[in-house]
Amino acid sequence: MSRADGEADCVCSVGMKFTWDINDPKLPQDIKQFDPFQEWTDGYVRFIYNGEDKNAQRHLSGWAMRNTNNHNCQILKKSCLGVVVCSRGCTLSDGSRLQLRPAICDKARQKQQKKPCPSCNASLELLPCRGHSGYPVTNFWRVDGTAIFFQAKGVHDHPRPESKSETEARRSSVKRRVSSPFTQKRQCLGPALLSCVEAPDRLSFIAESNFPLQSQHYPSFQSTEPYYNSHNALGEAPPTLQKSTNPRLYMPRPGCGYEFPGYLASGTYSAPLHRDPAANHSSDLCDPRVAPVLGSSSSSSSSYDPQSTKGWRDLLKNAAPYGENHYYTPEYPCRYPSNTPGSPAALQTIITTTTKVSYQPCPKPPTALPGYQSCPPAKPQLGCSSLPEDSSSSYSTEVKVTEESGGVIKSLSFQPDPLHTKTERAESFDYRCPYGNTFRYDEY
DNA sequence: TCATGCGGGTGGA
DNA sequence: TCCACCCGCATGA
Repeated sequence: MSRADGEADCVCSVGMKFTWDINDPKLPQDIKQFDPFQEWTDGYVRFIYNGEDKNAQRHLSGWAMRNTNNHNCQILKKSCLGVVVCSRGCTLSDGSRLQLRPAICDKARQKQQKKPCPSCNASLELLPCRGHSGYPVTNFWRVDGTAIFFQAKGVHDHPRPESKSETEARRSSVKRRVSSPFTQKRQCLGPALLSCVEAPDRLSFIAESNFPLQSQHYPSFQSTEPYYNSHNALGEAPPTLQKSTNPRLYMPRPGCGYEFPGYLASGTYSAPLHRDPAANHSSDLCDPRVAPVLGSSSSSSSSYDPQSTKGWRDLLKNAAPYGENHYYTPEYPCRYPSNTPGSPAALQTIITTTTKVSYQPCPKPPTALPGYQSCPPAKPQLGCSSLPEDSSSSYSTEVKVTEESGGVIKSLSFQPDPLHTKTERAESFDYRCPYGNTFRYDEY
């Protein structure tokens, strides 16, 4: 946290130090240093993980990512499913919300959505991810040599769901409770706890501060990589808790990436993160801080239809001198749910890159590689051991489920992001254009 | 039961 | 050709 002052040209990850794309026929080989595993990647980021990293081998993500067939056996592609929320957006007494992790399995997800909101019995709604030019955020995994290359494209425009580890922990907790003789006497432990609900196994209990206030935490970068902490560098305190009456308007904070010069420039992302649809956001949506690259992009971005690929490509071509096929856009997703009246769904501000790199249809990866098919079973390394040193900056809601005997049998900390409670942001990045040239963002 | 990965296939751009 | 997405299947926890 305290580093990076004056390190304006730093990059935030090992993966960002190199100029590569997941589709490159040849990936960087001389990897001497690996990135620590990032559970909550967000933005157009790249990481290079150690091939022995169990989490990387399992292609773990905090987001609910499902496998997407890209007809490339070398590159595993996953797309984000979004988050399941209450269709009413009900708010609990403490302002917390339900943000369930969508089931990865299609059938399970359909089943999941048929369940009522455990809080208000309203229907559940899947808030799809459209953070990548109107499409779900995609993650790419590729094993090459001893490294596992990770590339993410898109910025999640929805709250974080319950993490996989939390889901698993809760499930095991529920199982234990179900098998417990005290199952019938669950206790409600405080106003925010929803243990007295019908479907506790599907309950994600996330404080309101969860999404907007989450911030990526890259503890290892502090010691291994130059890394810029925009907040600290600017002497800013972490974003304060913001209350909102609508849980479904989110201006997500980008991850450690090079995709948000606007955010990078602003030094903080706290202001536009969580919005009330009733309010007039036009100015915020077109906030020049979000789109400094294009300068007067407000009009462009505000009229931009994220579904119109041609539109944003043209926009980018005009705006970004980065190459024929390298698009750089201030478009950034601030999604209005479809059922929000008058929702300007098209108002997005995304900075996205599209690389057009041809790659040869690959033969099967050599068996020597830590291949995708043979991931050794391992317990997810949740990184909980590396909790932020400043616990005061994390907003957590601890849920303790107790047996009647009074013994705590399970303590689930629905901490939005135990690893990422501090805001850190790369102030510099480089990215390889499809044609081999590189541009950098050093000044943000 | 569900997560995960693979692969065939379709449709749009 | 690329991409998103659907589907079924297999495997393992």
